[in-house]
Formats: sequence, structure tokens, C-alpha cells
Amino acid sequence: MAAQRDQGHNGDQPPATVTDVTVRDVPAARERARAIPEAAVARLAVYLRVLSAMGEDGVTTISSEELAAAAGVNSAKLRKDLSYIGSYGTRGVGYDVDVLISEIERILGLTRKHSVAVVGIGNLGHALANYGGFPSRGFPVAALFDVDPDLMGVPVGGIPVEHIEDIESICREREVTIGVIATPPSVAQEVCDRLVSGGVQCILNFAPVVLGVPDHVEVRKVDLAVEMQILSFHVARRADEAQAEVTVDGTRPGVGEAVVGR
Amino acid sequence: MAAQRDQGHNGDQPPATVTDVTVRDVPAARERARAIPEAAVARLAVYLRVLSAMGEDGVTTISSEELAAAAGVNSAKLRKDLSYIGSYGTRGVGYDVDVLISEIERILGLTRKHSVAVVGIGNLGHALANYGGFPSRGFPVAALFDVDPDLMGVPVGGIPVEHIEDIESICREREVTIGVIATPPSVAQEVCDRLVSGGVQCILNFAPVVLGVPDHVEVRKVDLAVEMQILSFHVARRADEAQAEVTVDGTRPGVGEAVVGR
DNA sequence: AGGTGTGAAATCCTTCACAGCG
DNA sequence: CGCTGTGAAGGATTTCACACCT
Repeated sequence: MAAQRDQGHNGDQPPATVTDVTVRDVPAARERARAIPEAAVARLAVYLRVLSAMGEDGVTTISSEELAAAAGVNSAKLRKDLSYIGSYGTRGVGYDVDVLISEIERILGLTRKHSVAVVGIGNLGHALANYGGFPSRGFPVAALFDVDPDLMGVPVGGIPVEHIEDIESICREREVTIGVIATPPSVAQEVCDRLVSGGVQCILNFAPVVLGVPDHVEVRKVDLAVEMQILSFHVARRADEAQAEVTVDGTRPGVGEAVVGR
Repeated sequence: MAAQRDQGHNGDQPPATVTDVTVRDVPAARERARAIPEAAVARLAVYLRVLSAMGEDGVTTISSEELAAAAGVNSAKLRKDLSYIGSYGTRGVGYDVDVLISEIERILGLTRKHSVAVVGIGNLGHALANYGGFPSRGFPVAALFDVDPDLMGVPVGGIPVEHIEDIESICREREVTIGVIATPPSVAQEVCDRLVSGGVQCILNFAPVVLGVPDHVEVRKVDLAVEMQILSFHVARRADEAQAEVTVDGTRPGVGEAVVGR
């Protein structure tokens, strides 16, 4: 059972594994890739999108301040993030948009194409199969899988649905590197196992279960219920705080009163 | 521009806001809610799901070790997380499943119902409207919105679609607290503004844009392209490391053999 | 014994603030 | 002069390890 990164803040797998030793002795060789904090990687992807949009609008140069504002972070963080990938800015001027785009794409490994397989062609699977953001950003959808006999061969977003039993052979054949699990939770682990034995290295899991995978496979999870519950927590917290304020100074904070503009 | 929590690791909003000062003097009143780290909140939601499943299987007591394994974290972290909400375990025994469920639900604010509005009834919106996980976990879908005239009044998952222009009045009327944005990016900010002026306090944003909101509104973002790119980064990193090992010791790591521990 | 609860250490991430380059 | 790049400080989170209860 291996690491399962959960939304940026990672963190299990306390003891070292056997092969760990090998890696620990090669800091120089893995310099670039390794040093980037997980959190920074997620933001680089955001910067990339913002930069692409800017580039299409004809912007050629941008300062850390501007890019930071557009990406919703502060400029110190942005500069630190960019410093992880190299020094591509010009002091007194800013960054060249095209250069930054290329460099971020290189670091994120977007120069290679990563074929995607979507498993579970329900509502969510449909949405994912049709999602334009995948192919346009270098993630061609190469295969769709389900168990429903009525779906077999039916093209969704241009790709025919195939049977879950063929995951292994088809993924291997089409060199799928990323598997997306959009099945009911009950079959998610089984599907995951098949993807892994089909050579898939990364899994994006929408099913509300914790998947067990070998160490060399990376899992990211998107859990709608968890997102909702985090929001719920914040509503509750806010209510508590408002309550506390009333208790203490007797004034109730105005409801519609925006505290800060935009 | 207000806080926009991005998948657990948050982190903008450097200066204090007005109300902050007032609150800072009331640690006692907000004791429970405030002290919980953001990262722990996300995990509590996961523990809750695992516990619910256990409860249905008839398990009445569970140790930190067992629960941690089922939730995919290590037991020290789990115990620390649970300690933020109180001391509900029995030394030498473990935790009572039902007690833990109740306490986590209380902390997450799940004792109140949070009505949800989904905006943008495309593939993803459909998937969300039909997603059984919402209502069953205390998040009734109270309204659906779109602009497509063909969709007006059509029931999706039992709820009729209404026009985006009516977001404000309908959200206010039905006391929607959580808005889900599943629109194209071009209209996401406009939709967001309407939700906010309709009194919505929390937003779950699936559109690939950075939303600007007032301080009292909480935004969480789910960005599929970003998730894919993070996975892509890890594939690239792994490839680099494998490469590095070959360079250094002349042995190529076997494919199934994990390269990095964690 | 067996397992929780928690200070303290270690690690990771963010922010500050400023030296230095163009 | 303006803006990048970055050591160093400051926070937050994770992990350790053990006192303490049952």
C-alpha cells in the first residue's frame, strides 16, 4: 500500500523503503525535479494557464506582481515558485511570457503526451470524456471503459466505450499513463488494480475510497463530498466567530458588509 | 481579492482584516473551531466516511492504528487530528465508532443542512446534480441554473433548471449556502458575483479561473487540468530519477520496483 | 499489556526584506 | 530606478516518542 497524495498536502508512508537508499545518494542527478515542493507544482500549473491566456491576448512580458495577482497568490510566493525551475526573469523588467510557458511546460512534463483512460462512463465519466481541457492541454483521451453492455462500442466524445475486462491489454497497447476512475466506490479498487497491471503510472480517483497501489504508482484524489464538508466546516466556524463577536462587544457584524473589495 | 483556499494548503491573505482584531481577543469563545488546521479538516472528512462505512458493517470500536490504515494516513497523524476535536478515545481500547462519527459531524457543521445550488448544467453539472453523495450526506441540492433555453424547467435529478438571472432571488429564498460553479470559465466570475449577492457563503469552483470574492466568502477550487498536470509532473520526475540511477550505478531499476520511498 | 493524548523535534511551506542586476 | 532572485525568519504541519490511563 503506497503513498496517496491527498490534495497537495501529502504525507504518509513514514518508514523508508528498501530502494530509498539508492536514491538518497544521488542528489545531483535529480536536482531539478526533486527540489520543487509539491505545493509549488500545483501553483505552477495555475501560472501556466494564466500565462497561456495572457499570451493569447498578446501580452509578451509580465511582472511577478501582475502574474501573481492574476493567479491569486502573492508575488513573493510566485517568485519563489518560479525560482525552483530556474532564473528566467529579467531584473527591472519581468518575465517573458513565452519563455515562462515553455519552461513550466517542460518542468511539468507536458512536452510528452500523456494518454488518458477514463473508467466508469456515468454522468461524471461522460463529463470527463467530453472535457475539452484534456486533449487541448496534451492529455488525449485514448480509451473509455465501463461494464454496461448497452454502452459497449458507443462513442462518447468520439471514443468508443470498451469493457472493463480489457483494461489491461488496451492500456498497455495504447500506452496509457494516466487512469481516471469515475466508477462507483465498490469497484474502484478492482479497476485500479487492472489499470496498474496495464502499466498505468498515475491515477486520478473520483471514487470516495482510499486506493491501495504499489509504490511506483501515484494517486491523486478528487472527493466532492470532502470538499463540501470542508466548506461546511467554514460556514460553521464563521457562525461561531460571529456568535463570539456578539457575545463580546455586543455588535453584530453587518451581513452584507463586504470587508474587502476586489 | 479574498482568500481562495486551494486544496488544503491555503495561504494568501497576509494582512489582517477589520474583524480580525475583534476576534483575536476571544480565544475562549471560538476555541473548538479555530484551532483545527485546515489540513486536518480535510482528513476529518475522510475519517468520517471510513467510520460511517465501518459503522454500517457493525464495527463498534476501532483503534487509531486500524482507522489510520483504512483512511490511508499514519496513526500518529490520525490521533493528532482527533485530538483537535477533543478526547473521545479510551486508552487501551480505542474509539467508539458512533461517538467519533457524531463528534466529527458536529465539528464539520454537518448537523445543519446546507442547501446547494449548481450552476451550469452541462455534463459536469448533470453529474453533480445526480451525484447521490450530496443529499445523502446532508447537502440537499436546492436549485439548478443554466442559460440554455432548452433546459429551462427540465428536471435534472428531480430539480427543475432555472435561469441564471434568477440566481440571486432563488438562492436567497431557498437559503442556499453553497454554490457550485460548473460553467464555462468565461462566465464563472459573473455567476460567482450573483451567487455572492444571493447570500451564498461558500463556493465550489470547477471552472478554471481564479475567482474574486469578498472576504466573507470561502472558495474552494477543483481544477481537473491542474490535477492532470501534477500527475504529469510526477511521471516526469520518476522518469528523471530512473534515468539518474542508470547514470550513476549502471543498474536500471526494475519497473515494478519502487524508486522512491516517502 | 495495550493504546490514547500530547509536548517537543523535525520537516515543509510561506513570507520578509533586501542585495544585486539590467 | 524597478524588479528579480533568494537567504533567513517565521509559521504551519507532520512525526516522534513517551507519559499516562484503563
